[in-house]
Amino acid sequence: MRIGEIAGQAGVRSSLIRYYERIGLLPAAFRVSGQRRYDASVLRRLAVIDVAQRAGLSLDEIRHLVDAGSEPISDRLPDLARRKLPEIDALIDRATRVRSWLETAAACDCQTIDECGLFDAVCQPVPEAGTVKRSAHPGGSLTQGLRGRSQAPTRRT
Amino acid sequence: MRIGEIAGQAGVRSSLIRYYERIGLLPAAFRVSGQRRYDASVLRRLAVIDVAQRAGLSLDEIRHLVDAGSEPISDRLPDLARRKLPEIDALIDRATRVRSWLETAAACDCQTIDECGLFDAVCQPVPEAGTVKRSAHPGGSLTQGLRGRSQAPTRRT
DNA sequence: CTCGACCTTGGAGTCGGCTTCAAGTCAAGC
DNA sequence: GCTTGACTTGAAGCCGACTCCAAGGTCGAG
Repeated sequence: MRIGEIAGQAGVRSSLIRYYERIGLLPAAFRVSGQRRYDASVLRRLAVIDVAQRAGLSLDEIRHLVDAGSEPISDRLPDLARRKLPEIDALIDRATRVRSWLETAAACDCQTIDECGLFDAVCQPVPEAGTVKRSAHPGGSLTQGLRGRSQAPTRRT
Repeated sequence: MRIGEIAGQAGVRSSLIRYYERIGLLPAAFRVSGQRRYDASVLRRLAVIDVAQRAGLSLDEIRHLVDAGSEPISDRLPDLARRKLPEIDALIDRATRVRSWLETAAACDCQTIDECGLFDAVCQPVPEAGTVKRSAHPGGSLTQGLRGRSQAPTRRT
C-alpha cells in the first residue's frame, strides 16, 4: 500500500507518517521507484504509537520502546518500563481525580469552583488543609510538589 | 508573599506564574509598588492547574473551569465537563493499557516488542486481528481511529 | 502522450507551553 | 548613598509535534 492509503486507514496525514519515519519512529519504508510501500503491519505500529502517546509517553520514549522491538530488545527496555511505571500510575491517578471532579461538575450548580470541591477532588489530601504552607525545600511542596513535571503529549489536528 | 516565595513553595519558576497570569489562568495579583503579592490560596490554584493539566486538559480548558470559579459559574462549566468526560475516560483507558504492558515489559526478556504483546495490550481487541483492513471512511479506523486527536499537555522543565 | 491523482524532498511555518534576556525598578542592609 | 538580590516588563527564543508549501517525479486511465 502507498502512504496515502495507510494514512487514510489509520486516520492520520501522510505527512505524519513521513515525519515518524524521519524521526525514527517508523522504519524506513521499502521504496518502489522512490515511493514508499507498506504492508498492514505499519497500521499496528501506528496504533501502538498513538495509544502510547496519548497515554503520556513522548515520541522519544516510544521510539525507545519500539526501537527495542526491531532488533533484539535492548537492555534499556525493562529499565525504561520500570522508570515509566510510576509516572503512568501518577497520570492515571490524576486523571481519575479530575474525572471524578468533572463528573460532579457536570451535574452541579455551585457558584464557585471551590464549592464544587475542585481542589479537594483533584489534590492529594493535604496534611493540613488551610495550612497549605511548607518550607520551600525544592521539590517538596504542595501535593507532593508540582515540580518534576515531564509528562504527556500535545495533540493538534 | 512575593512571587519568588510562591514559586519556591509550588516548585515552579516565577516566570510560569507570570505566564499564567498573562494568559488568564491566574487572576491579576495584588501589587505593592509594582510587585505581585500573593496569599496561600494561589498555591491551591497552582496545584489544581498542575493536576488538571497533567490529566490531559489544556491550559485553555483549565482556564474555562477556573474562570468559572472566579465569578458565578458560567453555564459553560457543566457543558465543558460533559464534553470532557469521555475524553478523560479514554485517556484513563489508554494509560491503563500502556501501564499493564509496561508492567510486563519491565519483567520480560522477549526478543521483540510484539512478543511482549505491545499491540494487544495497548489496542482494543481488533474485530479481526490479521485483517486490520478497513474501508477508509474518515474517522473510522484502527482501534476506533487514531483520528480525532486532541489530547494532553506537553511538559518540560 | 497527456492528464490528474498521488507521490517525493527540504525547508519553513504553526501552536502550545514555557524560559530567557535586556533593561530597568524596588527595598533592605551596610 | 550604595550595593545586592529580587522583582518588573516586553520581546524573543526554544522545544515537541506536526503541517504546509514549492518544485518536481511517478503512474495508470483515456
